[in-house]
Amino acid sequence: MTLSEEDYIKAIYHLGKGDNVTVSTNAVAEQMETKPSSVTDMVKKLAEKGLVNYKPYKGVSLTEYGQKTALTLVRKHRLWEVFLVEKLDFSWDEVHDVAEQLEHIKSEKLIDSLDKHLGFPQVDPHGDPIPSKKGEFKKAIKKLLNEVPIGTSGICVGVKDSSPPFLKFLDKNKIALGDSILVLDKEEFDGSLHIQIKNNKIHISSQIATNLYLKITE
Amino acid sequence: MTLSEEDYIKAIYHLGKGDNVTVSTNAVAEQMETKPSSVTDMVKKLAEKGLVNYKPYKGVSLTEYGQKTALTLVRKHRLWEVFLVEKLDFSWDEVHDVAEQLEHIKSEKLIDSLDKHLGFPQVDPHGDPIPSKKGEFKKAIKKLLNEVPIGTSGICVGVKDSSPPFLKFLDKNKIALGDSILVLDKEEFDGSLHIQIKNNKIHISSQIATNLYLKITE
DNA sequence: ACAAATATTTAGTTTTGTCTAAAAATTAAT
DNA sequence: ATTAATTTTTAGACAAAACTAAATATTTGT
Repeated sequence: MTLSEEDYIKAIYHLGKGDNVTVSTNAVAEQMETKPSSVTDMVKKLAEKGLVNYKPYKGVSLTEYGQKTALTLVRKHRLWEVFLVEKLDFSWDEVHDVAEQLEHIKSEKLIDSLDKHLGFPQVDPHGDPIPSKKGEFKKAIKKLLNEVPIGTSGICVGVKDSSPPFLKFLDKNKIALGDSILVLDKEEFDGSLHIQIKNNKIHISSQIATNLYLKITE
Repeated sequence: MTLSEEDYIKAIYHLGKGDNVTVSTNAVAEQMETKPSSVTDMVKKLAEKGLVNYKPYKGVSLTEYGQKTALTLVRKHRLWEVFLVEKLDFSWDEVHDVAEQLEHIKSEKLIDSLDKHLGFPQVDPHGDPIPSKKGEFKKAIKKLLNEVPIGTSGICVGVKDSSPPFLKFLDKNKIALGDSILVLDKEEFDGSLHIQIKNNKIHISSQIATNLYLKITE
C-alpha cells in the first residue's frame, strides 16, 4: 500500500462514519482536497487491488479487506495520538497533523509494542475508540452532558455556546477539551449535575450541562 | 524536502563517514541501491536547492545547509532508535528499518519532545552519538576492549572472533551486543580486565578483551 | 418526458523519481 | 601518448499520482 492509497482508504472510511456505505466520487474528492478525476483514477486502482467496490457513476464502498485496512489505519492514528498526548505532552489540538504522518509507518511490532507501552488504551484524546488489533471497536457518540444518564463517563469534546463568558467559566472551573468526565448524580429540581472531572468533584448548573458535549462509547 | 531527497542527503553524509568529503556518483548509487543515472538526476536537483556541491564528473559533497539537514536526520534516526529500544523493548537489531521510516516524520516539536521524554540521551543503542538540536556532536570510534585506557566507557558493538565457543562464553557471562561497558581496572601481569557491564562487575581475560569491540565517544 | 443542471469519467498533460541504452569524459595500462 | 577500461552523464521512456478540459451519465425541475 502506498501512502496515497492509504489516505484514500481512510477518507472513504471516514465519509461512511464507520458504517460501510457507498460514497460519491465528489465527496471523496472534497474530503481529500483533490479533484474528482483524480479520485476516479485512484478508485479504479483500489478496485483492482480488491480494497473497494466500484461501479462507474455509482460510487465507492470498502470491501471487507478495505475495511480491515481502514481500521488498522484508524488504530494506528489513535494510538499515536494517545502517545503524543500522554507521553510527549502534546495538547489536544496539536496531535492530528503528526499522527497523520505516524499512521503510515509500517511495522506490526511497532504498533503492538506501542499499544502495550500505552497500557492498551480504549479511547484516543478526542474520546474516539481505538480499534483492537483484530479490528473490533465500539462506536462513539457525541451527546450534550445533560442528556446522558447518571453513571456515564466520557470525554469533553466541545461546546455549544462558545461565547467568551461561557469559555471563561470553563477556564475558571478547570474544564477543558479532552478532560474525562463522569456524571455522578443529578438534582431533580433544577437539573444541575454533580460530576467528576479529572479527579475533582464539582457541581454544575443545568445551563452549563446543556452547553457541553461529551463523547461516549457504549 | 521529499522523502527521496532526504535519503540521498543521508547517503552522501554516511559515505563521508561524518567528514564532509566529495563522494562519487557510483558510490552513492551503490549505497542507495539505485542506478548511477538516477543519482545524477537527483544530485542536480539537490544542487539547485543548495543542499550539495556538484560538478559533473567530479562528485558531490554536502553544502553547510546539506550537512545541517543530514545531522537533523541522523538526530531523528538515533532518537527514534533509543525510543524503540528503551520504551518499546525492541532489540538491538530490530530498530533500524523502523527508525528509517520514523526519521522522515516532520515535526520539530515532536523530536524535541521525544528527546526530552528520553532524558536527552547522548548515544543511540549502537553507541553512536546523537547530534544536538544545533547539530553538534562528538565522533564515535570503535576500538578493541584491550586498547582503551582505564576509565573508558562505551558500548559493546561487535566481536572479532565469532566462533561458537567465544559466543557461548559471552552468553554465559551475560555479555551482549548493545551492553554498556566501563573499564574499571587492568591487571599488569596478564592484561586481564575488571569491567562493569550493566551494573555487574566481572573479570575477563586478555584473550576475551582482544576480541570485543567497544564503541566510544571522546 | 425533456431540457437544464450536476456529477462523473475519459483523454491528454505534468511532475517526481526511476530506468535503459548510448554518448561522453575520465582514468588506467601498455 | 594513445588505446582500453571505467565512470559518469545525457537522452528518451515509464509508472504513479496528480491536474485541466472535454465528453458522457445521471439527476432534477417543470
